[in-house]
Amino acid sequence: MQDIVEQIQQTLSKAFLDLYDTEIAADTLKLERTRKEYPGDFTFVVFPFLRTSKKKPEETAGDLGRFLVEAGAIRTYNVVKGFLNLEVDTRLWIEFLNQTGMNLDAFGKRSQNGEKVMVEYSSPNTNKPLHLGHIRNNLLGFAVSNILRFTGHEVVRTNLVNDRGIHICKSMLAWMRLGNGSTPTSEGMKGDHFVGHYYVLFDKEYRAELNRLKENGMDEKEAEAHSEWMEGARELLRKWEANDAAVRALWKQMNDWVYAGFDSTYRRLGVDFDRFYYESDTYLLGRDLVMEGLEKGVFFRKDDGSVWADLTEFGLDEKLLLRSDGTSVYITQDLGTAQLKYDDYGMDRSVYVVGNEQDYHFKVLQLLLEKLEKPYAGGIYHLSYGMVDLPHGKMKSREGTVVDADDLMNEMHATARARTEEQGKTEGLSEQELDQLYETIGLGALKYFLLRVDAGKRMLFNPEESIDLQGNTATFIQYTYARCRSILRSVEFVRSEIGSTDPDPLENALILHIYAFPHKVMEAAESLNPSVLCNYTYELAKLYNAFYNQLHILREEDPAKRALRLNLTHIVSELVRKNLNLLGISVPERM
RNA sequence: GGCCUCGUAGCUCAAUUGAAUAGAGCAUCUGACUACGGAUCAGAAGGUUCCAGGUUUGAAUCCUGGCGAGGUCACCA
Repeated sequence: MQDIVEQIQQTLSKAFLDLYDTEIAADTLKLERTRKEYPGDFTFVVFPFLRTSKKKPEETAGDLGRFLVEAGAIRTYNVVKGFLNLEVDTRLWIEFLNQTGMNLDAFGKRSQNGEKVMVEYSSPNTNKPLHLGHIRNNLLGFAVSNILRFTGHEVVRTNLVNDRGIHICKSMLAWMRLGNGSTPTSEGMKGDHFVGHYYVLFDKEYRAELNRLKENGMDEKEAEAHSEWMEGARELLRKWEANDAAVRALWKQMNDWVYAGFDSTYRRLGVDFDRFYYESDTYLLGRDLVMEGLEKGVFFRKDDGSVWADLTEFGLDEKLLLRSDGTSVYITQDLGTAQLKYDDYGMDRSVYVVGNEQDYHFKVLQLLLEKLEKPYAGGIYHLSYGMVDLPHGKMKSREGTVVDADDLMNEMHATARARTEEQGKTEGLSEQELDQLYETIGLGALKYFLLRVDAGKRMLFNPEESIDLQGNTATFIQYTYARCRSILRSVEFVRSEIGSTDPDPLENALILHIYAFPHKVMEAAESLNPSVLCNYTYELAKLYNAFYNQLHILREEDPAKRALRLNLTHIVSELVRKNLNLLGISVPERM
């Protein structure tokens, strides 16, 4: 069966040739969904083609509409100003549903296209637990990876763990001085929270020390320079770099505690990775690339020995690549890591899921790789997402406004529990099943809340109000799924062909929305934007609910209508499940 | 200050490859359960799309200027 829209486009193209003697490629003739206040399935806007037709909008639309009907591409049409509204023969829709239902798993899915994409996300520091911002990052990276796989890309999901540096040394020092040999086990704490606790203690001690020094007459800078706590941390970093056995052992111990904590958070969030990179392995990389750039003459050395790139031709500044003492800076190791990843996987594209505060950094990274004429430079893509703001601005650890990831998941679980108990519809579920259900609903709501907003935009989270379970939420969509399943279970649904019947307008709207799915999931993949899929799925659930409330399914006596409605129920439920799964959200059979 | 984002209903968000009367949800108000699941549905009310110009048959969308918010411009990562 030929695609319905393509068929119309090709006939339109022929119409332009026959009527106006003009060749226009079929796939450039855009068809939109007809607005609901007018009759029609698709709308062709003729305004851009008045120069070719040399006629008034209404006449042009009439010409084209007549041609389409005579060619048998549509059933009927109507013209409103320059808008040509087309109605498709309902037999085609029934045929579409029968074909879609026959192979639902493959609906919208693309076969392997040979493109390999790396998606790096999460990339945490190992000195403190994950917070709300990390959750947005993780969900985006995971969902984007799923969507890319579904649309035919080979995907490698990576996590570049920042496991070394001055921040980890701060936690280490505080633990050495104040820990008394305690461990996560002895304190009954999750490892990442345990280590984060010492990071906070360091900061407290450091600030207290600065205040003492300032009271003794030093200014801010002097005090910082004389801080014994900070010097202790720097000393640990030097020893770490010199491979001091004791320091390395403590460092490994603290990181392992953190990893155990991260692991359980990742597992609960449901995200996963194919490959971990660690900065302790990669932080020395990149210097070779800088040397290479010097030889090629695309970078330059200043009198003090430091190495720079001149990016003023791109409207940016000069960028430091190696310090005067020859050591690396952040961007240097990112250059090296980019090369390492490419050597390891040879991917066509490399997507970095990183907050928009690093827009400048990634612009520079790509320019530098282009200057070095690296073949992978063009494939570097910064998937920049907006910060999650609180009502009074950013999360600030010093002000204690950081929304902890684990706490938030617990709260969502509790909210889901309270709401479910209010509903009182869970007879016969075991304690374990109930717990699973609260997790499905609570985390679903959290994930959908974070994914439904366009990734590039900043968004607001109000900790005072718990995340909604009504309206445009995962709960609403999950409820629609559970309801569909309840119907299908009750008749022990087995798919059968739908016979000839005229869909009701509510059914028609639902069919058209189902039909749009392959296009929508491609849009989500191309724009690397899961919110497209959220909005699509919400709309799908809404259309189904409207249909459900108005029309009988099981009580319908006309066999063709009943088959149509049962098939719609089946297709919607599977599509909902598939989409939520792509977004990392699970669905309950009952709720 | 330079550069980059963003500004849509009281609130949170859609629509940004230019198209018909700018759409949802929350909150507010009014209706619908002798049941295929009311975590739902139907309806009401709510808009100078920050402001001023410009391009266009047509602008929330593109251009210019202003106002407001955020980010960034380290020999930090």
